[in-house]
Amino acid sequence: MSKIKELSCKFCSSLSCTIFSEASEHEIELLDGCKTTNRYRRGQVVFYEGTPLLGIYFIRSGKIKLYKTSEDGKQQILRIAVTGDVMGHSSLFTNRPHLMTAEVMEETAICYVEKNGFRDLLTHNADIAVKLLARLSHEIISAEEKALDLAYESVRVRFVKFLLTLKQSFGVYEQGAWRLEILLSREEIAQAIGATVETAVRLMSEFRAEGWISEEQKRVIIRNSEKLMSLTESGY
Amino acid sequence: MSKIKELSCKFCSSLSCTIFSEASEHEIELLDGCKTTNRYRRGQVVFYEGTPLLGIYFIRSGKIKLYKTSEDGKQQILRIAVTGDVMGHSSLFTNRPHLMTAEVMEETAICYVEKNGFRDLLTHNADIAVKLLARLSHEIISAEEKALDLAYESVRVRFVKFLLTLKQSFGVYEQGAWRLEILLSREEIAQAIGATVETAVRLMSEFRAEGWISEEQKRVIIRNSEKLMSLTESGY
DNA sequence: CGCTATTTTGACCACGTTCAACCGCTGTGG
DNA sequence: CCACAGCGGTTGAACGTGGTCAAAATAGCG
Repeated sequence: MSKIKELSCKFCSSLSCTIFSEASEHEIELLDGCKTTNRYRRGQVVFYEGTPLLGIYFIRSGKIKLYKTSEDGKQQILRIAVTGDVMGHSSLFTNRPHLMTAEVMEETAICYVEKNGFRDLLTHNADIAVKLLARLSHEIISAEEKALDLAYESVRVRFVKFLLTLKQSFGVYEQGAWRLEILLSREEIAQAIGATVETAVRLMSEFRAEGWISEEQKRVIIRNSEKLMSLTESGY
Repeated sequence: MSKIKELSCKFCSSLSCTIFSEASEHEIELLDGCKTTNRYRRGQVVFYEGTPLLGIYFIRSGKIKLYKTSEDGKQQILRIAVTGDVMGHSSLFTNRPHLMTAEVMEETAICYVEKNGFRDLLTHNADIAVKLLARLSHEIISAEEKALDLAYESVRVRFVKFLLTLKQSFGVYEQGAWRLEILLSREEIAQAIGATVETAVRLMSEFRAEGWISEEQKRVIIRNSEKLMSLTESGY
């Protein structure tokens, strides 16, 4: 990681999609005082599961996968954080170590705020606290949704749902198809849907053969998203 | 449900284990002004998944199962709420309907606070907001833990882990064994571990035969919790 | 160009589901 | 009073999804 030239949060291009979107001039100044900004490259780890939590991270740009590791070393990707997202907040108020590992997937710029500084900011500004509450709530919703899927849906359906959420976050529409602007290995796909690499490969092959999807320069193209949507309903 | 005699939160026996444990006299008075208390019996539903969220619920006593229902009607028990727990808070800040159903398992007393009243309370008292943030964080932790288990652990291990969390919440030690002070049908066990009734039955039978557990008046007794703990590690 | 990591395919196996039948208990109506 | 339906629990047998293991093809990289 490398430090980059500091810039007031006031001028940050991604301010509008953060929890500080409605913060006052004064609060922004406080934030400027305690933040540092860093750049990371693919493969670098921002923090490891189990290590003590020192502060909170705000993503300015890039893509970061957040995953948990089971006792026997298997990894489960919980979400892929992007611009405007927060990381490390779920442990901030529990005095517990980090509960997942954050690994950079694509050139990323992250702002870091030391935890006490952020806590001060919170206690003086309930609006930010409420914004954070909303973020946490959304995370709970999706975590529980994920649990429900893992319990009752087939791998196939989970795979389809994953493709569709990717479309929502990273989809670019061109020539009647959705190009997913994100680089994923088969292993990462497997870890995201809770399956083995082999089944991820098989699903990709099958869906490619059926013509629902295709691949160009290692990126997935969704060719028939209606079909995919119908697959999530029919169960099979 | 039936309304019960109102009592100031100041004198509530479960105040100490709620998010208001450190609230000021003044805040407690505000709370008194906007809360109503109700009693529910087994089988009654406090709120349904999908219905609009009107307020937030604080449990004074009793046991309530919170579950989500999949499209094809299967239910997944996410947690069992007890004294001091909050319900409905995860949707409070997202303007979304309830994302789960709350069904009473045992005679329960619940305090209800209308959402605007609660929001006001929050914005004027960051301490309460931070307490709530901590609760939400804990919920995220366990939801993600659950997802990891569902993805990579066998039903057997999930079953054992479930027994052990029950022991933590409802266990009473007597005569060298842990009596679980909670009434659960096989179906409820199945819904909690993400399995079918049949497998829940089979696991219960097997564990009974092995002597790890037993049953008395429809309640589970854990006879060998060390053995159970070792089972979670060995994987099988 | 060789070496390693990733992807792909095939064969086999097992865990857990599904389906079906049966038991014991409780409540209900003729 | 007994018959019978209904529900929760229990067990057995068969099936299928998805994991495991092994081996080959391909891509990436010094």
